[in-house]
Amino acid sequence: MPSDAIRAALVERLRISSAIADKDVREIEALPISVRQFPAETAVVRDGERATNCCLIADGFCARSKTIASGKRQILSLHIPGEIPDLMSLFLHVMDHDLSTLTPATLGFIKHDDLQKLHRRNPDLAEMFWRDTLIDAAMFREWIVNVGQRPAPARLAHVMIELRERLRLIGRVDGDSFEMPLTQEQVGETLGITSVHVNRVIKQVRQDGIVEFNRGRVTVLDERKFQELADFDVRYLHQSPTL
DNA sequence: TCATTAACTGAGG
DNA sequence: CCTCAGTTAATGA
Repeated sequence: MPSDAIRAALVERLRISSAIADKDVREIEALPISVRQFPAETAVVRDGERATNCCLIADGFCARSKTIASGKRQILSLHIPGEIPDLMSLFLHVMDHDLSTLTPATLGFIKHDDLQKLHRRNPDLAEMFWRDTLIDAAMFREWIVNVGQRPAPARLAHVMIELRERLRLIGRVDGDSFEMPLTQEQVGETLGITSVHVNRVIKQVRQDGIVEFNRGRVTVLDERKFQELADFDVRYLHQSPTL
């Protein structure tokens, strides 16, 4: 994938969450980006490492996670094309968590130096990246509530709907279905339950005629029941900059 | 390798 | 007694 297409993915997403001016688009288009391919389940930046680049997802799915002493991994967030999952490393240089691919992925790397300079000469773009980071924090708050308080079926449904609403912004929802290319093991690490239990929960919601999860794809069977189960309020994603 | 299911266990309401 | 969820193990795709 050419790096132009990668920049386009970023611009496209920023355009939706924060009205972006043409001159700012040109600034982003001028950023040097080096592109690399990664296999599935590969660390991009590890906990404790000093980051010198930010990583823009061009294609594929990534996750941020932390691993505890026993070896168990908690997935903290899922990331889709057009996002910069480690934007925080621009100011917090030493990583406090891992960033890994979930699927094979194409990633673009932007030097901290270049992003810093961009921030300094263009406050509008700096504000946009700041806004992005605040939304990231809002998603973490919702994630804590989800994993800490909701019953497992609601937890699953909530993560699914959040992913769907984010995929919708980049035009990757196809009618009543969308990609969620995670194994049941990875879903378990996302929800804080075992993969065996993930399987039971998936079976349950399928039998209840709510949602189907098959080979990395979610298909909604009953939108009303799905929303009700998930207890989902789209507000925390702050998708519309004007409201 | 990943998904599925059963059987058993225990916590907690 | 019921629901939820972890463990273990067997089996299938």
